[in-house]
Amino acid sequence: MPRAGLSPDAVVDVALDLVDEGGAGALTLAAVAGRAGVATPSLYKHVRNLTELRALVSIRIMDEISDRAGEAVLGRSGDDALRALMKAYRSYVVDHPGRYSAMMQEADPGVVESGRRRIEAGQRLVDIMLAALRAYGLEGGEAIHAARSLRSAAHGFAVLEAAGGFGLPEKLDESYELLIHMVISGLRTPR
Amino acid sequence: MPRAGLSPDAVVDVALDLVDEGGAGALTLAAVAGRAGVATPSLYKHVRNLTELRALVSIRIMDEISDRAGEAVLGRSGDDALRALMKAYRSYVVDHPGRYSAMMQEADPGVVESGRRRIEAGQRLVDIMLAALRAYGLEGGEAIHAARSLRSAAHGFAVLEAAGGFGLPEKLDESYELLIHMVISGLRTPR
DNA sequence: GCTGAAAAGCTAATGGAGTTAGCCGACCTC
DNA sequence: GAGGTCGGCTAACTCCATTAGCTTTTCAGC
Repeated sequence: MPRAGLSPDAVVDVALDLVDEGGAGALTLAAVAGRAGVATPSLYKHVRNLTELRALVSIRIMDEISDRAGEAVLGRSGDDALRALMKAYRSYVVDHPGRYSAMMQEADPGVVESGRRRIEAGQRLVDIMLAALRAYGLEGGEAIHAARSLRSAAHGFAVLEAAGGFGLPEKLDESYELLIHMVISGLRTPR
Repeated sequence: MPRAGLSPDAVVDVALDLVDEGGAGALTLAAVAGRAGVATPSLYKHVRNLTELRALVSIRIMDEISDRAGEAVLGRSGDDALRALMKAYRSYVVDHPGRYSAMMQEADPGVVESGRRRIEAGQRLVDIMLAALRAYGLEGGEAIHAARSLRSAAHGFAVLEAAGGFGLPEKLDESYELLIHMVISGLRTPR
């Protein structure tokens, strides 16, 4: 009986495939094991339990989003950077709606633990947002408020789109353009 | 053996209590039955299955949010109405974070059905938003884009807050004020 | 190359959740 | 008061996560 050659990363790879195909609900240990060609209990050699696997999946997804966002922002600043960041964010959801919904469900309050690595992954995205906001010259706390608002806008649209919460799929680009415009003009307009 | 006097509505009442106390993950048929003083299979006399119960819970929650939003908008218009609407929306999440997260998880793509009633509940909130936007004199499609953006902003902030996605709980009010400002100034500023 | 320990797999077994089938008593209507 | 419907129950099944304990592969070091 040759070994399957699994690893924590390989298990997450399989989990991502499942989530791509069937949404967050399709992620079960039994399904992962089946696809990996292994008996279910074998997964416990690589992952502590289902909760940890979900956390690892979320971390991977957040990292992927941060990668896209970071790349989009490179070489840009101001409105241009912000617009590119938000578009990159949404593009991830359009490409991988199942993954985005899987990242959601994990963020259930009550599952507060999940470790440092998870917080780091979120922080990285926040840092990218703060960098994109740098050109606006926000003072201390104002930058935090701006990053939170930016995140809320991008995330809110993403959740609704990933869940099919908008009626017609058409014209979603235009709706998103307005949302981007709101963020930018809100930063440009004094309160 | 006297009857428990259950009904679909009563089952949803119990489900909401569980969700208030333990988040979305606490909603199981076994828990509902236990709290209602009934054996688990008895619930199937009132509800088709767990999926339907989740849908009913989501509908109830959306209705509650719409009630608050509708009341907040009464007698107001323009920026005043928009601000009141967004604040009312967030106040629901602050009061019932568990309920809000329960509404989320149900919106998994793949569970597309859930029936007409669910769509109606969402439409009602959209109508309230459209009414609040009336004073801005938006033409046709523009109103839809505005409502979507408004919804994305409020929903995104709500999700993050309900999931504990923001670091410090302090100053969240200020962050939300900025988000409201973005929405309003985005509507006031020509593109 | 041999040996032995660690890593990675397996089977068996447990417990909890959802769901179905089929039974029976309570309640209401006539 | 009789009969039917409705709401509850128990028993049984499936699927899933998880644990325990065993076996086999792999590989480092002699």
